[in-house]
Amino acid sequence: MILTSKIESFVMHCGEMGSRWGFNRTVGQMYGLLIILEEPLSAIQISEALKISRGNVSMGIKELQSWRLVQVQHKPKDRKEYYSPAGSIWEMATRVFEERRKREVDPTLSLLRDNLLNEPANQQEEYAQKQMHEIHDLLETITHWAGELQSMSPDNLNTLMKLGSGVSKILNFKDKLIN
Amino acid sequence: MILTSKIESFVMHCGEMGSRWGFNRTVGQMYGLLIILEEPLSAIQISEALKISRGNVSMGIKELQSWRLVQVQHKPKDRKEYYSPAGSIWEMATRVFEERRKREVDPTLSLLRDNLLNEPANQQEEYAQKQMHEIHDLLETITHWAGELQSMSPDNLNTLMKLGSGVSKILNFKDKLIN
DNA sequence: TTAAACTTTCAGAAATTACTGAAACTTCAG
DNA sequence: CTGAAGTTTCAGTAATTTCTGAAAGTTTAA
Repeated sequence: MILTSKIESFVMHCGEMGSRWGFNRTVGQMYGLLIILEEPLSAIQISEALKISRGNVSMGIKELQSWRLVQVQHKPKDRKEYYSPAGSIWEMATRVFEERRKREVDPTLSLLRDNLLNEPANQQEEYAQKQMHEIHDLLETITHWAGELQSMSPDNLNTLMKLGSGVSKILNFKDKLIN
Repeated sequence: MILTSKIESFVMHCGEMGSRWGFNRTVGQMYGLLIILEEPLSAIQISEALKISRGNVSMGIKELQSWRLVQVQHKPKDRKEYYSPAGSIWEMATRVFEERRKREVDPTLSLLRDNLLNEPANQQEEYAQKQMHEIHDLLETITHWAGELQSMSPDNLNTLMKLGSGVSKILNFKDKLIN
């Protein structure tokens, strides 16, 4: 598994971005590799292509599976497992979104809900509750919207966008219609 | 600056989530503290409330400023700087979004654009380009959409949402109108 | 000017996170 | 069964990130 320089640069970039996208360098590289190469790869091929240990590949695959980003395949007469990306590019994006929402937003929403249950005990807590309430509502709105967007196909999304108007114009438009 | 347990739990939570939101634990705590308390705090107050070093506060503030999330104030007869969150909760959210886009998406877009400039040299690179192209277009669409949403006020967003229809319905609606 | 009051910087220490490689485990063909 | 071909686990090490505290820098009142 030798990488051409163009492909290598993509894979290394995925590594550098990895931590920003929510996983670590080698997991990022592994995912980049699987996306960019057409054929599924075995663990040993991954470890050789990226020059990382076999154990690390195993942990990385586990991580990618927890994000529902890779799938396992088998070849006839071959006991090895072969890995390839799960789903289309759009599905990948929605999965990363969804998983990140679970990790970055959901715990906060739940904490806020808990805290909003009991009454503020003093002036300071009253303000605190007000803020928490606002954050809570905003996160719920965003979560809801993200769900809406994810349920659309990228084609629909593009169509809507290319109407050239922007969401706000559509909103105004709808408002007028109602009045 | 003594924190009630409710406020403390919020602040500590912000710390734990900090790294997932793009900064580190103490920066998360600092920001949580500034959001949840009504009055602006001085660096020394922050360092005492969170039990972290003065130097760490200074670096954290710098970090928060690079995200455009805090603002500095002065009190009469007092040379200290007092810090408070910059803008409304909604503005905070859009800033975090925007900054993260800059860090997480823009570099990738630029790499993809570069790679897409030169022709694929073989079968393998052809597939690679196809994939890169798809990722590129998707990221552009998402970026564009994020911009649209950010340009809306949360009120508008809520209104739109509460029409109970969802984006896809609006799309259909507009489609019908056009035909 | 001076010096007090404050802020920033940064080298090194501490804490956290990621990686390796060897051992344990699993599966399956013969 | 047995052992070859594979996968997973995890203790220890390496790499990275974060934090401290002391020193250097800045600002301003007198």
